Amino acid sequence: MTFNQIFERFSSRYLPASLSDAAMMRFRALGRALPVIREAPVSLDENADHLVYVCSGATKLVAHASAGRDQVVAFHFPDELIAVPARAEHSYTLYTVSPSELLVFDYADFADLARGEPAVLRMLLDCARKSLGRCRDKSLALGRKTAPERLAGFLVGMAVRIGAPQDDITFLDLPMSRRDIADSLGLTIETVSRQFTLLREQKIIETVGKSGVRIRDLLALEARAGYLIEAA
Amino acid sequence: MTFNQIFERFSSRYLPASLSDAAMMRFRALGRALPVIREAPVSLDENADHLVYVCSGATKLVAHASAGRDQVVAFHFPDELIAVPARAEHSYTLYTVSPSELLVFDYADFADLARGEPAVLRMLLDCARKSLGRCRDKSLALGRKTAPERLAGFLVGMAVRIGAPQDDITFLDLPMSRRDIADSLGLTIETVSRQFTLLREQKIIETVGKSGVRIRDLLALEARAGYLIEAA
DNA sequence: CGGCCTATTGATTAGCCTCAACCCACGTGG
DNA sequence: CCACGTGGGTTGAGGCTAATCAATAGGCCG
Repeated sequence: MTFNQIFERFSSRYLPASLSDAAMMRFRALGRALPVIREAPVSLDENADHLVYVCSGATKLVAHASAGRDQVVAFHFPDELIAVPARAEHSYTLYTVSPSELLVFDYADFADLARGEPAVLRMLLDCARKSLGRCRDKSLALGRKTAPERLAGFLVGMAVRIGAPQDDITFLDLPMSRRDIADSLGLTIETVSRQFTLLREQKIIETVGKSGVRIRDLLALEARAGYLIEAA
Repeated sequence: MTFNQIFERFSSRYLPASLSDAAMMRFRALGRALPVIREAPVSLDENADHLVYVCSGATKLVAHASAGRDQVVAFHFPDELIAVPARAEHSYTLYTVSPSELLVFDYADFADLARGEPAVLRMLLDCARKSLGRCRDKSLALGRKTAPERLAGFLVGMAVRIGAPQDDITFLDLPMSRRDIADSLGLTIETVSRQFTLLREQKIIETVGKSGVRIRDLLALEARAGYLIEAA
């Protein structure tokens, strides 16, 4: 895919139609296309914040702690926009999880340019707030939920984001490895694997190869996810 | 403190000086002062997002899971601005942790009004991004760090935010209870208490009554917090 | 001074991690 | 074409951290 095609997708999704051609050109000048890569860290300058548009593929944002411990802070799928922070007291790295086409901006430059375009600022704000909401939900899961609840919640979330409904079954093709899932849920790969087995034994899901999951009973998954039940 | 005084503080900190009087009045019209309350939930309409300015006191934003499990998503101290989300798949509640004076806005109304004021939008964006950064750090701690690391990281963070340096010692007056700390760190009160005891035994901190902490060795705390050490 | 709530300390348990073996799909080269 | 190697995933046994259950101590109020 050419840079122009990628930018076109990005702008039609995230830039207002009302934007002048001149302004559009200025945003375009800030973008840099990153080619398809297989499961690799995305090389970004660690001293600056970045804005990354996922055109195709999938990525994970990973936070690093001492002793080689990693925490996947978020996964991203096609047509999503991510803010990647510069190195701070914890350092963060963006990785592709499957072959991907990315569009990268320097965050500060982009935001400065958006100063003259309230609709773009508003879009950045909505984007940050959506990430914040997801991150808060993740904090709740990591701090207070059990392993079965975490995996159930993960699968429900993936079903919403990348699930393919077929009849009353939802099919998932998970692009990330068991290790990625474990690092996202704050568990080990063994625990994740055991939870998959339990869900399989209870006929709630079926697994197809390494990455396929057929969700047979989405309601059962939701019931397991530990969401607060509203008293009627 | 009167509404006018509270709004004045808020506007001098968060609204640009360049704002016209008319615009200022419109923002002011959206605000609602909430009086001093002792350790209580802040009553907000659960169906809308809110923007809350903490003028004095301290608050906690709590996410609720099933079975009465709570996770403190963030603490807030004077002069901070918070986005409180509406009820979603997890519900959130803002609580005061000590007597507080709050200024409350409807988020949608505020953001709509900010449409005409890029500087205000930019401020909201910076605010959301700061919260997101803190939340990501918290996810790392909850997912991958041990109990000693979590408490050390918590104390370092509090030292930065509300610590009073005295000579080479930092004094902390923690407004929140052990339960709040436990709910913030994804631990139990007993574990938090044991970790305080360990830090005391190792002469890294001293505790003064229930809420006072004297940090004698901030470097030792930082070393315990599990931050990624940069290879030179 | 007595009651009450929070914090601390102690003993035991449970859930997840660690370590280890095994399985399976896939790719490679003999 | 099949033996082999490799890397991810699954399964099993035992250990460890933090939770749970229970009791005591300490501030803070009347």
